[in-house]
Amino acid sequence: MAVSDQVNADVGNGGGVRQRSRASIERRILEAAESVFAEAGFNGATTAEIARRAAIPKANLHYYFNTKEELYQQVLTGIVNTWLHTADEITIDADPAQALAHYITAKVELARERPIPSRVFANEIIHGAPHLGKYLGSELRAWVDTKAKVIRGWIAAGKMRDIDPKHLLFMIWASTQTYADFASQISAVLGKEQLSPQEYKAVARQVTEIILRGCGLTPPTQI
Amino acid sequence: MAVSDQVNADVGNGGGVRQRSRASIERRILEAAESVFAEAGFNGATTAEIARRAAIPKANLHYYFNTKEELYQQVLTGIVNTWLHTADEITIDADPAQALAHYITAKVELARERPIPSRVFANEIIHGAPHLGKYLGSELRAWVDTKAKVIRGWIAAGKMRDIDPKHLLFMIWASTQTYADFASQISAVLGKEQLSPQEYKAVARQVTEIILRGCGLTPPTQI
DNA sequence: GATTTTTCTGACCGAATGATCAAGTTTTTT
DNA sequence: AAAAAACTTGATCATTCGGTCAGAAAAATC
Repeated sequence: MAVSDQVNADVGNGGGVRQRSRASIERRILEAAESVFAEAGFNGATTAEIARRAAIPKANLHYYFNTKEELYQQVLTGIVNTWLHTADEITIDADPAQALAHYITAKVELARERPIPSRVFANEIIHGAPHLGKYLGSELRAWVDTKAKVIRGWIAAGKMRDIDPKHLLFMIWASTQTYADFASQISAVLGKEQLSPQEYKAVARQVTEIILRGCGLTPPTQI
Repeated sequence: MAVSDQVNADVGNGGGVRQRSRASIERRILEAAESVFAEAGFNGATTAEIARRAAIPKANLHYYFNTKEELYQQVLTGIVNTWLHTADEITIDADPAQALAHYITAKVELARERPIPSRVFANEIIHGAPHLGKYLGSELRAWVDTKAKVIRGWIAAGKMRDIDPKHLLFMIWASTQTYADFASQISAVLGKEQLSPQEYKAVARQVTEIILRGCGLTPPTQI
């Protein structure tokens, strides 16, 4: 976006073919980068391979993104923005069982539908988050503080057992994202290439049941 | 071990200074490799950095381990062997609540005491386990089948709720190992360099409580 | 249609990396 | 103490990687 703005700032065509094509090629590059970063990590990923998957010469890739670092940052930013609003239903007025069930279900569905960005993010965290800068300690931390306060409100209102909200969130993250991040292990152990949509639903149901009962809540009736 | 056998096969000194020093230097190299692989992944790790941390010239490292791949394999094998016997208490005759509580507690303690190998393993899995060969689909799969059968026995005996044993194991793995693999995220979100032993105990207690209650079990009284 | 701007690309470069090797030194064996 | 085996190491090599550059091609602007 920033690059696009800068380069096309003086083009007075009001978002014509030029800008559309630039946006589309940048999207193609970012998609290719996403998959390469997921498979090989930042260090293992090569700009040559990203260019190959985007079907452009490497020099052309460096025309759109100056450095590999810049490309990685954009991929990470995209992932993070996607994740920021996944728990909007966790509010003080919501029913805890319903809200948590929805959150867990949504997270499992995300693990099924978009496992690749999840892996890029997980890889970054495992290696100590060297490229995420202060994001974890500022924005994500504030997000968690907000949600934790909501859950503490539920507990104070006697709606659920007294548990540590933040570690509950960590447990939900772990239990759901494991189906994206560690998919290869799960596939191998279960002896199947990939889980069916039905199996993902069963996973969501079981994780929800265990977490909710663990919090002293009654899981909402399944449809 | 294989390298050591081969090189020292004809030395008839019955495990003297020579072999002791070889074992010790190999251990030092493996420890250095473990930390470098954990921080940078297989691709990002450099033999030069491993040699530096082991305080030997790079050429000498290649005397003990021919290739980086061989070094990585030994690190992975070591981790895997460490993990094989962590759930020995999960047997058909055991009390489910006690056995699962012990397993979860042991896993959290392992996450605290040995996070580095956990990260090497996690990194390998995230990238599709390209260096683990058939291990996941054979040995680990058989291990999970065995434990799943035990848990199904518990369920059949009416000792706990009817849940899918394998996905329960995945959930336990995820919820415990997240404290090793994603430590940087947890630290940043909680705003503390690292968790205290007391906090790890609280984590183990809460994860145990949620999982056990989720399985319709009563957590054993804490000491 | 000429000029300017943007996009594209093959060729290339310096740095880093995994691995090798030959020439040493030390230890063990005889 | 001579010979053999094991160990150490600086120097070096081929390859790969991220990134650059000059100039061609295409598109937009005048």
